[in-house]
Amino acid sequence: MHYEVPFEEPIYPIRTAAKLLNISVHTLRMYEKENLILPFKKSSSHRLYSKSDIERIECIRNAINESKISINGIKFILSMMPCWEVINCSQKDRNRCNAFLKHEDACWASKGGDTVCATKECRNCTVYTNYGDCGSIKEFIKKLKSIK
Amino acid sequence: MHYEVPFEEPIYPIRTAAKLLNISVHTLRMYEKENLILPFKKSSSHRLYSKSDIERIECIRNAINESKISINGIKFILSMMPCWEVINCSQKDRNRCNAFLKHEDACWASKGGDTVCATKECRNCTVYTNYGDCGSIKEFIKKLKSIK
DNA sequence: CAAAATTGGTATTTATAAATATCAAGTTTT
DNA sequence: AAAACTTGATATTTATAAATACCAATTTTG
Repeated sequence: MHYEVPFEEPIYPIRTAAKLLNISVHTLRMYEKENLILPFKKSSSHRLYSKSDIERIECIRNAINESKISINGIKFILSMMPCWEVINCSQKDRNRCNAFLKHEDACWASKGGDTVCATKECRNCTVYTNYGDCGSIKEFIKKLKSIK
Repeated sequence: MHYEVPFEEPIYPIRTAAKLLNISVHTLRMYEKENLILPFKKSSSHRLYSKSDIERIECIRNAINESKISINGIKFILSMMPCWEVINCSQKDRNRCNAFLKHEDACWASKGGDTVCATKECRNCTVYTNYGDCGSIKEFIKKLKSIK
């Protein structure tokens, strides 16, 4: 009987992840530096990637190579995600959180130091796990409504 | 006494607009082909640009050159604008309009042929005039609410 | 403890998006 | 009716984003 590794469990070291994705190790680090991904870090600061991470990075590659959206474009798109409506944070928090106020980075890269998110592990947040590809963000926006 | 030319009035031929923006005539046509802009067309199919158009194009240039967002990135961002909430179109219209269903082009480039927008002049629509730069789109999204 | 892998950094290469140049044909203007 | 400008289209150039290669230092693994 086999043990199926959970989708979200970080298991692949960077070299393995790079091989699975057919890209260089450095490219993976670059995506991280650009705040497109948030791999698991062991105490030693070594990275580990889950199957979910691999899938996410495939989306990113597709956006870059097929859709021809630049990395800065992707960052902007990620920054448009209304994370505040997902976690339903307070008005006070919104007004001191760059994820709400700016449009340069995804929330996990620009959250305020004094909000409900401050102590959260973004890697496990639904905003990060569910809205990593550009298409899903528009789908979320479609469910929002104007207030009359 | 001077007559002040209205902000939205198309007055500059393409060569003048290019000079004002310090770019080539061809670049202006390219932006149009990519559906980033919608200049006024005379009966002869000659283009005319308003001051508002010039300002809009300056925003585009800034996104490309300063923010390093690719044209395809800008197109995607424009496609995220919830135009359906601005004009408050019917559910029926939404479900046959690419502006709602897809995420490749701005609404004025992908509207359905059988919707309330079909006969509208997009150049005069508030969606086009008010949400031409990427930042204003996030501002609009911030005013939307989840429905419980 | 030795071999293998990862770390962060810089320097270089490559691929291609964005812009320019050039063209004949058509339009506008005076 | 001639001069100036626009049209769309293709072919070319340029600028640079994205990816690769290489490095010494550190960490992990068996």
